[in-house]
Amino acid sequence: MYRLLNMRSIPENQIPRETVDDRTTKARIRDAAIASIAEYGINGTTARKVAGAAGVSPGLVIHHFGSMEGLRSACDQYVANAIREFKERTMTGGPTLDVLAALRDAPNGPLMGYLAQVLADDSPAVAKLVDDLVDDAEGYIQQGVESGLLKPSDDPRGRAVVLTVWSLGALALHQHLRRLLGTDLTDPGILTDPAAAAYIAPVYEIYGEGILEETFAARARAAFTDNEGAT
Amino acid sequence: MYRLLNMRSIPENQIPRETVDDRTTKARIRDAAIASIAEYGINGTTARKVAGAAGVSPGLVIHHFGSMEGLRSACDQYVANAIREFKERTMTGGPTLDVLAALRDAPNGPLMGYLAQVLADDSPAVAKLVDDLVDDAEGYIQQGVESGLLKPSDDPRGRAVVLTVWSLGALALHQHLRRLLGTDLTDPGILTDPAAAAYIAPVYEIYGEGILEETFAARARAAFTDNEGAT
DNA sequence: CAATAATCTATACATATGTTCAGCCCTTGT
DNA sequence: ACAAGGGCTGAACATATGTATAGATTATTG
Repeated sequence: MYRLLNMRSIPENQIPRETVDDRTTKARIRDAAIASIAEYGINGTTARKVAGAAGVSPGLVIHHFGSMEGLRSACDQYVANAIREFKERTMTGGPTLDVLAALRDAPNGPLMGYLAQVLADDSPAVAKLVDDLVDDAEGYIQQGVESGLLKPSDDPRGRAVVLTVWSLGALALHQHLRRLLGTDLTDPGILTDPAAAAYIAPVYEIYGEGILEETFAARARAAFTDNEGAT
Repeated sequence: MYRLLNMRSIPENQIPRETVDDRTTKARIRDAAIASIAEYGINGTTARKVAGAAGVSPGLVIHHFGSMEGLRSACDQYVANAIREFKERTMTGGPTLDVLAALRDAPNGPLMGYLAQVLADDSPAVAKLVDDLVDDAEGYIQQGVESGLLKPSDDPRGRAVVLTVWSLGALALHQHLRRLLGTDLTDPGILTDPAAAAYIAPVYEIYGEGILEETFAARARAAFTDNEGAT
């Protein structure tokens, strides 16, 4: 019934690199798992649900990925690679400030939803991805500083970490943002969504001006460098 | 063995308000559940594990809370109330900018860890708590503006939402922050931890100065108000 | 075309988990 | 002291889930 075409001409078990042809049954199972995790979360995603969504038997997902943990790992790595490739492809034209600005118009369906779900409980692949995103952000921010767009920082690395974690944290808490502002960061077509302004406008206001008045900022900085806890 | 004292003189089933005496077996089960969720997550917390940690039988947790979902709901409400009470108690002395600054020195053990775990998958109680935290932040920020500490905003509500979600998102992604900066936001004694500066210093730098150079900020604002998508 | 190997299904098994239930024990009120 | 009622236990039940296995099916290869 669901056996339309079976490109077994490619013995994919012997292919070391993924991301070449990819639309075998194994890939369909992985895509179904990614979509399920993006929609129902990791714990709402069972072997039988994935099998049903992919139109295969439950045993086949184990046959292909060894275990559910293997499937999870494969999804993590696939999504991480997809995000990296997308960034490489779009980041060529000028630096952007945060991660979401780079991934916002990703047409890759549930990628953002998947990332939002797995950011909370860290797998090794997700940790690696976050580390890479921070590294990339640090590079792009440095470019921005050198080209006069961004202010220099006393702690470039720390600032890159904070900005990246803020962006990813907002993605992880997208349900709250959607409830509070009407902006859904996991929406693939968020670039053309006017509701995104409710989130982006305050973000750029903070990025542009900060929130502290100069006198208070100087005082807070002095209090911070000298001592702490002085009310 | 674990039945040291049993204050059954208080028929707690008929007491509408919790947070009065509280250290009955039911309270111990709830606390064990909160600690377990804070450490192992929601899905790593089973009825038997909670029962074992509380020193009771698995059936008793169901007897007291009806179901595991009831236990989860009770934990959500208890933590939300504890956070609200702690804020009320400490917020009297001057406004603070973000949520974490208010909750940072909460001595209530695994409260922050619990919040970090449940922020991702929203329950009604958590959604209500986040809404309240945003409302509080909006009020405190307004006080800060009126007293000259904080800059005014074109969108006070939106700015409060963004700042709150950023703070909570950083809490939800605390493992990444700990890996990247060595700062553990769920650590109860974070106020005295010098490693916290690795996170707080960049935060206050951004809060104080922003990150955009004035010329670029003005240009971005103009491009944003006029149009969008222009590179 | 036959052999072979891989894909895939259907079923079964083991385990974990939520939940229920019959009954014991202990405290409390009379 | 005695009855009573609820806290509490231990075991059992139903279900869901991950995983293994035997066999059927299908495509590829010599």
